[in-house]
Amino acid sequence: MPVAEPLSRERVLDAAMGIVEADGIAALSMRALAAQLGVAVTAIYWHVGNKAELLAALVERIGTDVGDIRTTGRTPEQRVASTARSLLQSIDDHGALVGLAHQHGRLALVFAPARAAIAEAFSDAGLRGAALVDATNAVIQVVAAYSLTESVMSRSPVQRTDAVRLWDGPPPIDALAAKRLHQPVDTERTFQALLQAVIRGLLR
Amino acid sequence: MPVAEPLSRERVLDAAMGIVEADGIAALSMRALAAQLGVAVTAIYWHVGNKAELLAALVERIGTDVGDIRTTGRTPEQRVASTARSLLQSIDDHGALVGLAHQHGRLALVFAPARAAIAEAFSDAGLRGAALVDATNAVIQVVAAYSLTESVMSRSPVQRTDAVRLWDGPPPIDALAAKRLHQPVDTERTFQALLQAVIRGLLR
DNA sequence: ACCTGAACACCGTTCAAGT
DNA sequence: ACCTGAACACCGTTCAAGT
Repeated sequence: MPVAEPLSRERVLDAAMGIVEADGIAALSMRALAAQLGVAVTAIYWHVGNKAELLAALVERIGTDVGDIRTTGRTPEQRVASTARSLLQSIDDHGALVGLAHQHGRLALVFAPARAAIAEAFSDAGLRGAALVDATNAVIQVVAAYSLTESVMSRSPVQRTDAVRLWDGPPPIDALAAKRLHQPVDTERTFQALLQAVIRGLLR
Repeated sequence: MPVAEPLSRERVLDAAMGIVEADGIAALSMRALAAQLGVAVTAIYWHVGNKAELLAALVERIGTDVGDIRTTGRTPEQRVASTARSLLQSIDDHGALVGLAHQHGRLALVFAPARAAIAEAFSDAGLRGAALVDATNAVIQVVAAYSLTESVMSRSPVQRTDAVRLWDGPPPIDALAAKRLHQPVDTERTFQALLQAVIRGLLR
């Protein structure tokens, strides 16, 4: 039988990452972590300080895991859109970890590779200086919007999709639009529409 | 001296709302709530069931509080932009409560009044049907992006604004843009740029 | 240097008991 | 119908004690 591997900061973080990915952040308690590692709860404190430091260390690990992005397409427009979609997919695949990064104000870490790729694409499209920066940050903001509302929301325990009444009397807009506005938002469609509008608007 | 008012669901929710607004969601424990009300912890359970139901009830209250929006401006473009900014201000003023609504998947409740106002403005601009719905949802998505990244983020305990390296070698974009991209994002500026780009892109 | 066990001050929740 | 107090199973964290 194998000799028991000694406890280390690496092993603690690996186990913590495993619990978060498997059962969510709520399942990550110091006691559960200790049980997983077959060790006394207090042993963990020697390696990672306390729970806040443990979470912070986990967040710093996320960048490399989640930031793995693919950029495709011939035109700059296509490359911006494909990068945004790739980032969104990656965020979706690592929901709990991204939520953790969000809570620690470290979303920039997750978005960095995509930011670089999008800046390059906009540069290819002829944007320079402040206009390039604004365009890049705007697209990232759009992806953040979608990932933080839709994907994070759909992972939350409670799910409420019933619509909210928008007008008391007859809607002051056309009937078809009014009907659709009262149905649940098709977030995927909205994301596509928003992304296209932003890219169009940013490239004049 | 006044006779002690009997405990009621209303009084429990009022006290809970007070704690959340004063000290944040983390400060809202059943025991703290009981202490605030001068009552045994278990008395609360008779009126609100449990903590999950209490939070859900709080979220349903938020709509009316946060959704109070002002729309100004002559042109439809101005009215869309002013509504978005007014919503953003309101979200900023009720950070903890909006965070609560977010966790319960009930952001739609908070956004409803602004959604109606924006739909009217876009309708005035000539949009109809699916295009009107897409435009309305897209603008709401933008406000959600900004409020959930910037305002909610800036309220989180940990604050990290140091930049993340985007390229290992020389940046493949112009020097000014590269320098700016490595500085902390001016989220207010990005919000304005994004909002303008979206409105432009959506109105052809 | 690394790990354990007891202890402390917190949680949310249940339940029998009171009025 | 409404409220209390004791109790249970959880938390994160500290600290003296072991090797």
